[in-house]
Amino acid sequence: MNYSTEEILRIEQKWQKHWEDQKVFRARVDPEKEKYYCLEMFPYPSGKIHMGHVRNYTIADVLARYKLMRGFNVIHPMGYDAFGQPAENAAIKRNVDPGEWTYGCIDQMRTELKRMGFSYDWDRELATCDEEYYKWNQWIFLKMHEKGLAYKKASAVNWCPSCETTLANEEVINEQCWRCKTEVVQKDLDQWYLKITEYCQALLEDLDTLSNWPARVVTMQKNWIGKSYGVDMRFSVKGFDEEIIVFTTRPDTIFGATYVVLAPEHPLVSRLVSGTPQEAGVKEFIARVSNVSKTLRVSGEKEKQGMFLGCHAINPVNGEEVPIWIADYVLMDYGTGAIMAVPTHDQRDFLFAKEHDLPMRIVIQDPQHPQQTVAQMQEAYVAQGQLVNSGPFDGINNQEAIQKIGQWMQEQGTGTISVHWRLRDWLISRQRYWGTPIPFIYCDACGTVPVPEDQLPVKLPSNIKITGEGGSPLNHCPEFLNVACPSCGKPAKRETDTMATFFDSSWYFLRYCSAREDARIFNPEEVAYWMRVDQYIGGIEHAILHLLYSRFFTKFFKTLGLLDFDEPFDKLLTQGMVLKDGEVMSKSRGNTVDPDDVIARYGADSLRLCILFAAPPEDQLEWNDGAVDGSWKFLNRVWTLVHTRYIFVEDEHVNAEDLGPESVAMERIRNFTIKKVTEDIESCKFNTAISSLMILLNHIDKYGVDADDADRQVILNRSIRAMVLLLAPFVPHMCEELWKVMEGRQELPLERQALSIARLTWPRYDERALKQDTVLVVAQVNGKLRAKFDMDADSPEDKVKEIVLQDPKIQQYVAGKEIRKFIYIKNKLVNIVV
RNA sequence: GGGCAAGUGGUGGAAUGGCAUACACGAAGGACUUAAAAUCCUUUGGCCGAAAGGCUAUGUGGGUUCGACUCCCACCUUGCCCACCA
Repeated sequence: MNYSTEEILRIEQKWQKHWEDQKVFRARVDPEKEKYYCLEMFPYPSGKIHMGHVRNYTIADVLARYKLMRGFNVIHPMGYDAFGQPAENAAIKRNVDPGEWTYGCIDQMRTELKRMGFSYDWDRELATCDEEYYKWNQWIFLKMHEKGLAYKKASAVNWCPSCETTLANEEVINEQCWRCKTEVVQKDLDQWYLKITEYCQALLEDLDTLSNWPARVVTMQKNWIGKSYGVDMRFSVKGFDEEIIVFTTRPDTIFGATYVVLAPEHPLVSRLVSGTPQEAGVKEFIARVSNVSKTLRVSGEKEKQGMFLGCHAINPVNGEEVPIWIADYVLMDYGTGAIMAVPTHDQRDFLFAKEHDLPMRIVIQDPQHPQQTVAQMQEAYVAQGQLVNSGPFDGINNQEAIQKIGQWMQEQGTGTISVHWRLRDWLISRQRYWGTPIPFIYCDACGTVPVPEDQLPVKLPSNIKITGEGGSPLNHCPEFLNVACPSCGKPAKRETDTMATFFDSSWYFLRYCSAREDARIFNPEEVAYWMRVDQYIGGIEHAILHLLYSRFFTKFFKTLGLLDFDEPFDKLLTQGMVLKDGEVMSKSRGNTVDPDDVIARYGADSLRLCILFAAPPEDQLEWNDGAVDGSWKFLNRVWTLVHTRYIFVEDEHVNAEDLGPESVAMERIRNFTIKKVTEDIESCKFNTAISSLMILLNHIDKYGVDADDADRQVILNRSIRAMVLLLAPFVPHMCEELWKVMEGRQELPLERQALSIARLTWPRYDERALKQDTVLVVAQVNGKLRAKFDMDADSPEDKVKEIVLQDPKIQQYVAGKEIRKFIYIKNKLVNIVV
């Protein structure tokens, strides 16, 4: 009796077909039932699934199938994040149409997903490159424009010279393009932005409601949004009718501000140096700085560069004249683009002041070295202390001074208490073909005109020549480019920018709820029923961008009145990476293992089991080829068990206690396993759930049953049935087959047989059966384990003390010594301190 | 530089204040076999010992506790994320 490869593959295909034909996993709104929305991050359709997908989707599938057996109305959809650069790259390389290439990949991908036996409702499948999908991207964009959330702005943007496109800050990693690793440069362009900053406060505040998210994801988002409280201070410029507003979170140090620094791009700079001897040098400096990409400019390793502008500002609190500089370490797009420099209490200012020989003054005293002088300072003093040299504020604690000076300046009219955010508006324009066209038209007469809703979608033209050169291919496509102005009818030009693909993935979970709806973005009743997502599962790499954008869209839809909740995802699980030989498995490293090869040899069930058993879901997983073999061995044992030892017997009303201690123990282990597996799945500890099923199997194997012992066979059958049901979410194909085998042994008529094991009820356990009559109590002397005792459960302390102290082994250690303490933890442990 | 996570046998891992090393993988030995595969059985942290048993071990060093892999402090290493944010 062997669960052979041929048999595995035949059985897996058979059940996959059955699930599909019978639509076992089709989800329909049912107000009578509690719903469960299980969602995994949809894949980019590269064609082949990799081990990361297998892990992600297997975790989700266990939860979806488990919840189904628990009686929930489960929605478990799948789709494809199908726009993006790889399709264009493929087009360039192989001279194919990106659309054809993508849909080809999707077909392949779907086959691979089906081969894994995932419980998707395929009727809800979608691809973001479907017209029916991206039409609604355009619709959302128009709504955002209506509400003032989509706007165009000329700005210096990160530009990848190789891809010839702009990149969001988030797509620039270590000064390089996140995809092609080319060095990013700065370029001035007219670009579309989404005003995500409008939702800063809500995006920050509502993080506190996400108690079922990993704390670190919440922290990362908090830091990314980056709220800081401070004061906008007004420095007037000597000899000019100008003011410099600086933002600081440290108003307590204002009396130590010995110079002011503007960002090189600050609009005031050119006015201040115009016609002065400094002008030429400053212009040259700015040109030099602006050529350097932003990320390189702010990378801490580089020496801070700057220039004196030749003029002075007035410190508003003491009237002191301080020099005005420009420097590359001050950024135009944070705060006000200008800072007051307090070199004694800010490390960046300290280094810059040392380098350029600028004045310093201590205004916060270190309580440890109260007499320290500027000359003695090796670095800025950034810790707490008492204010000195600070006029009326001398002597007070600097924490207190932050409040007081802010208040005081506000009263004096020299400053305003303010809040600044780190989060920037979201640059959405891409100079690419394979994305959602931004639905706008440029007319010489009417300006920038939105495409009317009834003309959506603005379709992507097909049969486009993609060369990878000369910017967006849409610029070279007259049929697309030339259009009549919707407003005046005169010849006009279409916007050729497409949307960043993060737009597409910011709302797909809503579309799944009514994926075939064509008159509306979604059906509000269905969304009201299915949303929010109960469990979202995906990689940690999306902790900031995708999750933040999805939260933003949800809040925007609520503003539109389309939704009545604030947050899209209740629980979030971020699964760990799959490693091979200690490194992340990736194509570029060439250390991938193809899931297909594993399936061809062992089947999907073994692969699923193996990847769940190898590590807890959040941890990194070190791939080990041998481990699949171990999973298969276990399945093979279960297979053999059912075939050789499941003999149906009628009477189930058998009491284990009448059959002796072995049967009682068998029943206890069965009940305990049900409890343990249930709790472990609920808390996503699949590895220990599986190990307890292995323990159950080991016990079943040892529980002997004679050929004619029908009563013990009843006990055995209970365990075998529990085993198959508990295992079903993990290894669905084999369990379906085994259930059929068991129904066959019972000779159940066809109409009473289960449609699918996934539609059966999850086993229940009996708390009473978990009780043990005797328990193992271990005895320690001075914390060291010395003896073990079998005791009646819940024995009183006196009795335990008597037994333990009489034991010769214990006597060996306590005889003749004073017993100072006797600690008894019921049913567990005794510790004698001598 | 900052933040977060992790560090336990040959390997993946288990135990979240109470028997450290569950469950597997691997390895060794045995049974079955002409033989091999598969399967089954036994052993398997280290050291000492013939055995009984003892000692020792959860990155390092301290601390709290009757008792610490678990809690606290400091440090080391690795990984991930952020990084001139005023």
